[in-house]
Amino acid sequence: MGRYFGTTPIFYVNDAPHVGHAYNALSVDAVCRWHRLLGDEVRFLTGTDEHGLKVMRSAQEAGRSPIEHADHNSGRFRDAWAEMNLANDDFIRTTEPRHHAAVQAMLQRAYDNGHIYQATYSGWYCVGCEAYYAEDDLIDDHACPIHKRPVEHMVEDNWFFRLSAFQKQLEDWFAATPGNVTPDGFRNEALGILRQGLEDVSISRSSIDWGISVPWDPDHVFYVWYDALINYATAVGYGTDQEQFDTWWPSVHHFVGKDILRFHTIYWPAMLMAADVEHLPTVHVHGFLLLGGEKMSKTGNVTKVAPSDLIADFGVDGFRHAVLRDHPFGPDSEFSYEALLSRYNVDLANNYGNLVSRVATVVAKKCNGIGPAPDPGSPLAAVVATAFAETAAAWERTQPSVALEATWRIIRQTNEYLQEREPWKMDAGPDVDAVMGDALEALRIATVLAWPSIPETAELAWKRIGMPGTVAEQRLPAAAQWGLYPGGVTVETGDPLFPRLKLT
RNA sequence: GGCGCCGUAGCUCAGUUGGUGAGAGCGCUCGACUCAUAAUCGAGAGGUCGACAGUUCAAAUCUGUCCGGCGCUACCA
Repeated sequence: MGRYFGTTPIFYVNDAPHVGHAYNALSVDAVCRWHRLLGDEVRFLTGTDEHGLKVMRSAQEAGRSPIEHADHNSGRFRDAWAEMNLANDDFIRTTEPRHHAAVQAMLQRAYDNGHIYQATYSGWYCVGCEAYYAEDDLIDDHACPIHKRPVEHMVEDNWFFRLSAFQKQLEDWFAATPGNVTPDGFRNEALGILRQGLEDVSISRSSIDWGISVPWDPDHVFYVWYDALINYATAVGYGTDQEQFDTWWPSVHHFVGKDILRFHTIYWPAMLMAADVEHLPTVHVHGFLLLGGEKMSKTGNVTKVAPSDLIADFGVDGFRHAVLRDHPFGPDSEFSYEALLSRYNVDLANNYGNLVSRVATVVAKKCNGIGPAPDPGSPLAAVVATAFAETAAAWERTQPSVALEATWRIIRQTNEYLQEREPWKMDAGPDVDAVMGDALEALRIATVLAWPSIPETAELAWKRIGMPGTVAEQRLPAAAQWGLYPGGVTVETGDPLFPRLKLT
């Protein structure tokens, strides 16, 4: 029994929820659900990032105040995640008072420790963009690449975080903690960044006021990135509830896309060090979903694909399972409507759903609709034991696709087993009972293991096979023990759990 | 330029610390079955593991070079 605190990044409110976000959030949800099955105390956090110039500007365009705009757009994420059946325990918004308090507390601490200093920032500033550009990014003769207008050389006082001072400590952390960043490929990238040497970073802006003010210098607000990272700490009580923070922080796991690896594996740990926070996070990095396939390539970009459109076609669980099963956590992978459809039909309609149907029918015909108890010596028992071990190991390594593959082997093997025994040809009696009891037991266990990806349908199947209670309240590894299917319970037939779908 | 990732069957991908004749799913071909959502089961075809060289008794798995695809290099998962 342990504790697991899983986080998504907070999503920038200007974005509309898309499959890229969904993939990230679903991965956290599934891993957290796995930990819930293990009986761990779990906290799953997600939320929205709402400060910064871009939000301010798009609020203006929409004719709203920044907070009205943030309220509205944050709601889109909240709704999308509810529709995806994410079981998040909290939804944080960076505009909340608790977050302001935490940010100010953490950075004040870093300031008091001497890790933040004032310096002059100078650079090429585009008035149109209200942003600085590096010399290399400019076009023609010092012109903004977007507005094609000359930029101005500006000088501004800024607060800087002494990131460079943490080079050694970060190196030590990596050396002492082999699993701090996974998978290894991304850990190497983080090490590469470290090897190149760290420079101090500017963490405040005086040009805008839509942000969290610097406690010792109210004319400045913290730059959006540095306020954003702190959300993870805010949510478990940093600055407001030390006991809660101490309880959860040691078991924090961040799930992030590879584009923000630098912030989560270098900057953020350094900020924590600067504020004397003892425990550092574990970071799980994944790649991008690349848009492939006929139907969706028209939309051009994965950021244009809304989860709700796919849920409309495949159902929540269909979407959840296909996304989790098809995309190895780590590398970039192809995302296509065709692949989604294929995964849905194969795993859910043909294998899982159809197995539930055929078992229920045979039980109805040969066992009077009463599910018999399994055979303790069934050959399926060993199959299940192996599959469970592999499933558990894969979830532990944060590899949902591998875990689900292992779980589905139980389903495939049960189909094979039925085919081999042909209970539908037998006369009613002990022989049929033994076979069907085994099938029901395999189904029972597979249903528990599949719950992280198909939570809603798993509950339906659970009831179909006559199990009391819910899947959600099952506890592993006990629930994966062969032989717990009670027997003597009513098995119901019904409409297909996952109707087979055709390309439209 | 610097750092890093990737290139394994038609497709999408697995392949721990190098070691029985290289795998899965999908797709395809043939066959079986007909309880089930035209679902299921079996058999089969299909790969010089990007190229070249090297280390080794032994490499998809280590080293080097090259070719090809890509990411990061201060703010979109």
